[in-house]
Amino acid sequence: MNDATANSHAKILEVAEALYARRGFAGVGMRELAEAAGLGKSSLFHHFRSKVQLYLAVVERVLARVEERVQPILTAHAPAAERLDRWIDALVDAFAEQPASARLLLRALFEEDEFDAADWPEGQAAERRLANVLDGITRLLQQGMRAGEFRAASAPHVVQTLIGATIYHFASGEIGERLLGGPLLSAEAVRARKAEMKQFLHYGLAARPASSDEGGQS
Amino acid sequence: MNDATANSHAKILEVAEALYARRGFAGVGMRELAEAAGLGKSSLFHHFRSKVQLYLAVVERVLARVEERVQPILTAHAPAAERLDRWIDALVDAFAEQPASARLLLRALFEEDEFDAADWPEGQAAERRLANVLDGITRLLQQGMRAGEFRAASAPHVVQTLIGATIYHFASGEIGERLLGGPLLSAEAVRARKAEMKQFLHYGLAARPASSDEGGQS
DNA sequence: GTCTATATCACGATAGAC
DNA sequence: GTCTATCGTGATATAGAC
Repeated sequence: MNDATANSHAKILEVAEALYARRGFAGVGMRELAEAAGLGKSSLFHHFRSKVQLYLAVVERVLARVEERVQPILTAHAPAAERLDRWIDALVDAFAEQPASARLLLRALFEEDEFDAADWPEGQAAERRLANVLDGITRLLQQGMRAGEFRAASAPHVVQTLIGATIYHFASGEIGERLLGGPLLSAEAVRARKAEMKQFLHYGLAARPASSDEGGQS
Repeated sequence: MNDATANSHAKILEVAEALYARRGFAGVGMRELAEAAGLGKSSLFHHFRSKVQLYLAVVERVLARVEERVQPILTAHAPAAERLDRWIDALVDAFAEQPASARLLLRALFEEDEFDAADWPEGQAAERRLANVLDGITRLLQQGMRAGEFRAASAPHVVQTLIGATIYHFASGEIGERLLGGPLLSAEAVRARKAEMKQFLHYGLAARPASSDEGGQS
């Protein structure tokens, strides 16, 4: 693959990420996408055999960026609580620096039944990366619980909460900005979100002696 | 409006909710939708003037169900912590009993830029209901903080976390089921999610004396 | 590797019979 | 209130020149 081809690929993936994040798989046509990338529709089909393959390549690339940021933290020599803080920082950074990625990933979770991602190599790679990330953070939480750094809780449920709280926040757009009363992606807002999330988990997972009414359910 | 018309409306909204939740606004055609509802495409346009109006009517109906469940709790005579527990129970119940609604709402947050919801009465009603729900839970959290039941935190950030943790969980589908190792919507799984969320908030928001390292940021 | 031209099909929406 | 038929448009994808 020569430089010109590689550059076209990157450019296409870039504009496709932004468009798919805004209107989803079905909402973006190959014609519109080609024009936004600065070439003809047929040229697009030269680079990607089908719309599904292009879409999955975009998703895979986003997940690769996330995985690249968070996975190294898991094996650091540090207490689980400290690694968790750094993991949250890294995940937030990944979403904040590429504003389209949170929406794209959130949509991708649901659009998987418009086609079968397992039929395409890009889809298999994407699923593998997602599984790695989820598996890694689950193990980290379990390590912290076994070590007594965190209270006993369901690690998978905490992961669901952690992912939901992060990805929803950065995908929430106007709704989130109206609630917060300001921008979601400014440096200050990103810093604030990291601090709130880490503090919430610090309290929410802290090991402490049992009290009389803890875990009460209505 | 006679009974036949009302029944058609309800049936259409029902099948549209399921389809839009699965494939989104752009991914579902009026023809497919009409056939799923058991009538011809043109008959659909007799009940709803356009695809956008039908879609917004579906979203509005889902938000109405959520609002109906959670709003009465806000004004109950009970401590904020207890009302928060009941609010979480009600929100989870709303999503769990209508499995499509979490995905539909999550998608609706992003599909708002395929058209302008404010141009349609159904869209205005939906936005009003959403604002009511978010405003109500924000006030409840602020009441609890002022009363000293909760620690001082950013109420809007807690709302973002709470909404994200709930809606993402029930929209996560196969990903969530693989992580949890079981179904998401069984009575037992719903009960477990409620307990985990309430316990997490119980710890995460509990007022307590300041310790030396709380809120530490990396 | 990019283009024009085209094939085939589905889309949202409307007209008008019944 | 439901139907058939149709309009105009845009969808994904391919063929083949350059």
